[in-house]
Amino acid sequence: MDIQPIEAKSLVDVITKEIETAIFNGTLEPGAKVSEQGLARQLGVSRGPLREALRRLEGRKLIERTTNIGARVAKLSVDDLENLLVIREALEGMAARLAAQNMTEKERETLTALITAHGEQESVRSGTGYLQEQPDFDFHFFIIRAAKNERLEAMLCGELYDLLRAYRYKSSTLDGRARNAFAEHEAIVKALIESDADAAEAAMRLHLSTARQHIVSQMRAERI
Amino acid sequence: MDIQPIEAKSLVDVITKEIETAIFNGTLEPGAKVSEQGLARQLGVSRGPLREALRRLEGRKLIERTTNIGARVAKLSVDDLENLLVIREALEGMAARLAAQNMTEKERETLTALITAHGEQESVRSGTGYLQEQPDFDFHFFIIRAAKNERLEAMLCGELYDLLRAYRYKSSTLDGRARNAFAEHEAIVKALIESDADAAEAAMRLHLSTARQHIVSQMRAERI
DNA sequence: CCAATTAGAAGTGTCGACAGTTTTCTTTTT
DNA sequence: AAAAAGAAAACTGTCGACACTTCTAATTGG
Repeated sequence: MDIQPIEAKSLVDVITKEIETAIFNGTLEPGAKVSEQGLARQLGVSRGPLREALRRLEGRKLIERTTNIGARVAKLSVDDLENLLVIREALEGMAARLAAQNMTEKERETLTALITAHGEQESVRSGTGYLQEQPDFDFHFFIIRAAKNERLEAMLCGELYDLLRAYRYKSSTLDGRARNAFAEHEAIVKALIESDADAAEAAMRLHLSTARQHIVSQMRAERI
Repeated sequence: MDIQPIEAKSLVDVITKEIETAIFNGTLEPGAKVSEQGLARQLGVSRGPLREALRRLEGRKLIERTTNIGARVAKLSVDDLENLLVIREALEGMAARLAAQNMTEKERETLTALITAHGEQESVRSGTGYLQEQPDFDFHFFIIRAAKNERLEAMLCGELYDLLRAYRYKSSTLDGRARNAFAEHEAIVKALIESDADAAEAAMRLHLSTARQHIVSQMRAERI
């Protein structure tokens, strides 16, 4: 395990994390009002650091704030979700392209091992099951990291996935779509191994576009 | 002119804007330390709202902050600029694609008028001149807005352009590349008018990719 | 009984003060 | 004279208090 230098953590950092996770696990629902006094008392801190944490999250668009009125958890409509997923498509498609160009030989090997492991899962082979969430994330994150563009990585793994997580939607790979999703993953890997940038971007886009359509139609059906 | 509802502005909003412009016009250079006490005294405000403004900018990655040490204006290397321009390529390419699909008839007319006006500039026709900055921005912003994806618009017109502006680089369209840049614009418009999404995205990507290469090589040459 | 008005309560905006940490500079030791 | 140790200055982190705005609800007038 890597040894990491100890960093001094300020209260603001702790509070930020606390609010983040509250948003991601649904304790703080989208659109819910966040009372400074209430939350400060609840967390046992004063309003100062709490306000700073809220400001930071405001900059990240997870919190919306109206002067003299207060802070709310960002309201996320299905339309907005769709917009975000389209953005993800563009960015992760580009990530796949860059990965095809910049991947190291070792990374290609690791990726092959990763996809082989997935393929051996019984649930995937039978087609009745689902791709588990963590392996699916691993797959996408791995490619993003292989693109060797730190900004892009920060945007996708940080901001964008944070926002998307706030929606708490069921990933469409968790929904009987596993066999198709796996085939799509295989196509992406094939293009990456062959260093075919165009094909890699196209395959990733197709994969995410399909997932997007499933997610959106499913959510629209749920929330009528 | 549109009538807009008056919004209460808090000190934090004012301070944020103040720091933003200081970064964009170079008063606060990238990497420069920002002293809370100093800036607070200079602006005639207390440290509280100033800290909140810094936190917000931290969330937007314009300010970097280390606990107990202080805040710095984000350091922007040429590599990082290149990374950002690649991201812009992906996003604005997608914007062009969406614009081709979602543009209204009226928008198509406006766009045609816009490009015709550019073409009649003597400086462009002779090829010796340059595309002025504002019209160039107008062109790009117009397409982004026509994509009808608010998130994408916010990202490109807001966050990303903010960050890019912090670099204060000379847009490559300002540098004798006007004739080529104009031809590239024309290709984009043609695809948009014909509702050819693939062509629109490809043309926009090509345009931005060429610009990126010019900008980066120019900056590397300047900063040896 | 309903609508408008107006105190009261609750909440956000801003500030100054104090505690703890980092930096700087002086002093001491080798 | 250079390096290490220690003291002082400067800065950031956190807090509680007060001013002002918004929301609530009781009161008054139609």
